Amino acid sequence: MPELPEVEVVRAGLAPAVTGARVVAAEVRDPRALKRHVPLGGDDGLGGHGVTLPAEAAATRAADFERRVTGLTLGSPARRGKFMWVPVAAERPTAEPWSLLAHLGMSGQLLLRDTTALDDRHVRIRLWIEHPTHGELRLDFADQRLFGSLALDRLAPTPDGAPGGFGGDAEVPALLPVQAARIARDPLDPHFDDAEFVASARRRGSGIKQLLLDQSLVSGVGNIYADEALWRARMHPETPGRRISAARLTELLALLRDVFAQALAEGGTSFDEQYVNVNGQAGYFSRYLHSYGRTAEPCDRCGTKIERIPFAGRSSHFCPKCQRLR
DNA sequence: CAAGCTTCCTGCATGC
DNA sequence: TGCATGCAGGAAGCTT
Repeated sequence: MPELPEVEVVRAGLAPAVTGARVVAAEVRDPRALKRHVPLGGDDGLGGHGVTLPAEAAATRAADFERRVTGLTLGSPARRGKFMWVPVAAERPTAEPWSLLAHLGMSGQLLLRDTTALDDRHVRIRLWIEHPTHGELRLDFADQRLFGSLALDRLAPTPDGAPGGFGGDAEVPALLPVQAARIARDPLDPHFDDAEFVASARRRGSGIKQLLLDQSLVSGVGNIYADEALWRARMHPETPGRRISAARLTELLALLRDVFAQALAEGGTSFDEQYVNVNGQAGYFSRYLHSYGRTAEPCDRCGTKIERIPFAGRSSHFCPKCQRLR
């Protein structure tokens, strides 16, 4: 399940291969992988997410994407939370800036393959790219469960004038894909505002787990890293935000950064083989999980059995002794 | 504005 | 064996 560390591994893996490359051809095999793509000439009236596409609209969307992505020259990939995008070179200096946007959902993969490689499973969209030094490559978007998607999306200026997101060594302009406008900065972003997160969280009555998953407060956190950060902070997932001190929330952010950094160093978490890097390889952080997916196993701190409680149609995992609700 | 629910989707595990 | 059911997840877009 790609969360911030997994998306960052993919972004970094993509960078050397796509920066400066030109898209020479495109094939949309399944238009459902274009959920976030809005065809030019206005909205097709169908919105994106949560709408089953009638066949005609799906075909229009696929054709529009294939036509417009072909010939584009790609820039340096950037990321904010779980959203990732590659700016595309403008045809005219005055033209509006656009990007190729990717969200991996929960099973999306971006795979760099040799042009002669056999198909991976669930390839939904294929781009053939030509790089000045690496030659011709395939960039395949594979996605079993179709919660992810690619799109061409306009870039808009960031309200704070700071870079749109993280781009490794490359400088990221102060632009953000329109679809990521409501996504907060992530904790690894130097422009993330700890005080603003703390203040927002303390205004809310929802449980801290819920708040960590709210991408408008802090981005990049999913079910795995929310549970892991809360385990480290010894915080019960249902503790209301407004009952947590500013100091404890600041501490939680620091621990979240620690978990992210360690996961990144291990190449991410490949919990059920859904996540792989651009070469199809799994990450190793699942070995170091303390709470997520460890129901009934002993807590690494105190030996008490980890509990699983239902939460918003999924699960929270925590140690009932270390993480008390008071 | 906040909070809760539903929707999109497939593959695997479980139960009868 | 074969079928039905449940579950996993992110984020948008509803309603309350």
